[in-house]
Amino acid sequence: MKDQLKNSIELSLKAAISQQILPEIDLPEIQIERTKDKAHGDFACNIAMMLAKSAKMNPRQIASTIVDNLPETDFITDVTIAGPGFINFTLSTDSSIQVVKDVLAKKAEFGLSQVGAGKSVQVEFVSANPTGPLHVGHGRGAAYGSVVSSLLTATGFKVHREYYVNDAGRQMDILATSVWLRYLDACGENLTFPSNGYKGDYVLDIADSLRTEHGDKFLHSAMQVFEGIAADEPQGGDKELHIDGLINKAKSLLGDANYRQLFDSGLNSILTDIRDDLADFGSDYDEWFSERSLVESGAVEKAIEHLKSENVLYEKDGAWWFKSTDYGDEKDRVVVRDNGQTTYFASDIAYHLNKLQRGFDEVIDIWGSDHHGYIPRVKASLTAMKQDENRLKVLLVQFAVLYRGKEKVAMSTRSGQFVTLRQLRDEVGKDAARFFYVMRGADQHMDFDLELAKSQSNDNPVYYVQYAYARVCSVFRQLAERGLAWDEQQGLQNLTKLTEEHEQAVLTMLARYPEIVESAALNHTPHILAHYLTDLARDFHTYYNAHHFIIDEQDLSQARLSLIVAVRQVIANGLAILGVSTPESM
RNA sequence: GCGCCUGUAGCUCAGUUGGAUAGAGUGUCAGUUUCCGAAACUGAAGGUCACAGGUUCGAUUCCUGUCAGGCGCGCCA
Repeated sequence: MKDQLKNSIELSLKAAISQQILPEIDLPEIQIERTKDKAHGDFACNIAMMLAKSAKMNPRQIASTIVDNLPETDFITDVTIAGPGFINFTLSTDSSIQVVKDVLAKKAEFGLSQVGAGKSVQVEFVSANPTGPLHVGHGRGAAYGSVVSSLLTATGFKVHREYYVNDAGRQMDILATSVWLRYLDACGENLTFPSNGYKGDYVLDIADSLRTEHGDKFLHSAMQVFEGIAADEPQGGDKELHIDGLINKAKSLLGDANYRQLFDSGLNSILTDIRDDLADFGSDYDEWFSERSLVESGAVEKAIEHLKSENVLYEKDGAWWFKSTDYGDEKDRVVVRDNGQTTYFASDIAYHLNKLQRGFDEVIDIWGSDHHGYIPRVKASLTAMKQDENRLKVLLVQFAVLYRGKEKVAMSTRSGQFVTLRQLRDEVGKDAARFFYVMRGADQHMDFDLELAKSQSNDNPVYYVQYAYARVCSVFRQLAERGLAWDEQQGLQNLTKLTEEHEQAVLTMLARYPEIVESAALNHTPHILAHYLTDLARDFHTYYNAHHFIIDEQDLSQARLSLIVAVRQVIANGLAILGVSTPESM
């Protein structure tokens, strides 16, 4: 519809110019927008005001010229000039009822578009370290990432959803060592757990099952384990040195094979938990990409060689540095430490190179906003390796600050004090949690009050939308009880009878859906879809309260039933993208 | 100190990429069921769009500065 209007205006302008009513000027992109106020018609165009300067004419005069030269169409009933020079269009009822026919014909396909057809995009999201269960902070990224992916799919992109598993590196060694120490404790060894270890209950569970499965296989005396280990922080020492000492001791006492087995038992246990958790939350993946596989395949080493060959690495203080300052970063970054170990950054360079080499047209990373300082160095590394950094887009998700009533909930994975995503789902449900997360713009700081989410979950907007869906279902149950049926053909033939103000409002709202999906997808803004659905539900509820659908006058009744079927369909389509269910009764 | 994000109704947030009289939810107050589900609807009240300049036909939106909050500035991940 917008395109048709745009086309008409363009024709009009060209006609006016060729008749020399308007001077020869460059035409800017013509903008058509939906009006906020019904009094201004359905669509408005501001082109006259945009041209005022270059044409050196009064905008209202330009507008009237445009209106005079507008080609004849059958979808517009009224064109007016208003305010400083807006051109307002009012659609004919014939064109406004068309949307019902479209929705009923296309069903679940209604609202899909092809703007992304032929383009592939990879979306990486959550990618939390497998050192513990997901907490509510990860939930926002999980909801956001999966909805962005669904939106892109809905607009024709070929989407690849991926989770990057940080199964290499020091944090994982700390986890393995934590599991080992809990295991030793369970075996009866008397020891003090390191202050820097992972203290969550899930570590105890892993240790227990390890003991049930393997008995004393990994047992060493506490005295042997702690011999020669630097003091921990509470004892006046350094907690990092302490834990590193314990990691090395674990590796040397257990040997490669046993250490790897212990390491993997912790990794697999937690990773399985994360996979199940995300699946239950409705965030699905096409691939779980292992960092360790990059290290073991030599990809990390190769990426470093690549950078060396580009002459952007140098050696200083025994470490290898990447000259990221040459590409706008604040400081140079270490890729190989003086102890020979590669850094997390080195893996990430290899990973992002790998992503681009897999041939995606676009690669999207969804990160917590605390990682924003990391963007310049990753992009720098890609540029240094002669890749197009613009193929990588990083979307940041702000933190959700958790409250219990008025009190802020302090969270730390290490200390084991956090509210898990699973607990959140148990408390408020998957649907409410997803909708709540996605209702706000990702770059918006968000307050998540658990008390409110729990105690007043009926006030959650998700129920408002779902209720609209259930209400339509209920109308049809009522229809059947009265021995009546919906006649789609009769309904479609009588759509012109939908002349009530509330009906026009619903029709207009339905027609907006495809624009909303496209805009939400291209701008990566799921929240506008969530807001749209509550708006649509509101228009429906208002309509429901004002008029009856099951009435004696058959033609009108069937037309109304057709309209609310269309509403139900669009709500279903929208909620499907959000990953929220559509209960037929609630 | 430097960088990124944010500042809109009592509270939580929208605001169609610069448009017309700044909007919802929630909370407060006042109403609506012999009628398809009241998890709904109607109405009232509530605003110096943090503050000060600038850009232009027009600014909540773009630019600069100030103030306030969040995050980041490791040979951690």
